Amino acid sequence: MPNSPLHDWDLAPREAIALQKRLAGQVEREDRLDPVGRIAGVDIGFEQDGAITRAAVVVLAWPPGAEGEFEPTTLEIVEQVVHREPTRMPYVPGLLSFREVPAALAAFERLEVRPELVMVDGQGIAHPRRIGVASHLGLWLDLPTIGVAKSRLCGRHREPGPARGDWTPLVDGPDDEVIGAVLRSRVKVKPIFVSPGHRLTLPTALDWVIRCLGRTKLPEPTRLADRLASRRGR
DNA sequence: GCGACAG
DNA sequence: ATCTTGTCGC
Repeated sequence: MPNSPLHDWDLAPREAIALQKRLAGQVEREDRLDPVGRIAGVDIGFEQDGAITRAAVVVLAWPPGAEGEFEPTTLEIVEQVVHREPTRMPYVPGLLSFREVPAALAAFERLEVRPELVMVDGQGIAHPRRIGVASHLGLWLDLPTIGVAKSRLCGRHREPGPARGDWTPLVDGPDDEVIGAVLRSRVKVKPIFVSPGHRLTLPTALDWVIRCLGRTKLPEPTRLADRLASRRGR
């Protein structure tokens, strides 16, 4: 226990926040990605009243076999991993990464292939201290990451247009800093919140999310990881 | 003091 | 996040 390699994740809120402030300065907001051949989706689910954490990672091949507008129908699954472990931290708004990243890292360690891009279920820099779970994970994996959340954590925004692909900027702070985008990924459905995680800009993040949209609200990477982590998927 | 609050 | 039946629509 005292020698657990992930011991440094078990922090009191006080220390966790201090760590986030230090790490936030290491999050890269410029594009720095290698040619994309594989895209991974990550999500965490729970079992037994939250006692067990399930981390799921799904790796898809890019480009898809038959790419159509908003329909990458042939995004082939290259590999998928599910890792289970005891839950170590409770959910605290703003400190989600300390609860989910350890399990996600363990799942990645079991992966045989390495993706060039990762989509995470949660916020990237659209976070009070600009380091949401997607940014934190990207920092640890040293990979470009994108935050794809189903709801807002912080920031202000106007309602995006009704058409698929319409989006409005998510801004925060007294200076209206742009921290993400509110994207209408499907007609007549609540928009999703896209934000850069690590090593890429908002335009690039939006571009990839839109390119990975199928007929559902969530882009294929996180949609498939969602299924796996939630137990549903086959 | 009063809301808001990823998963 | 998770607990859950039916129901509307392509």
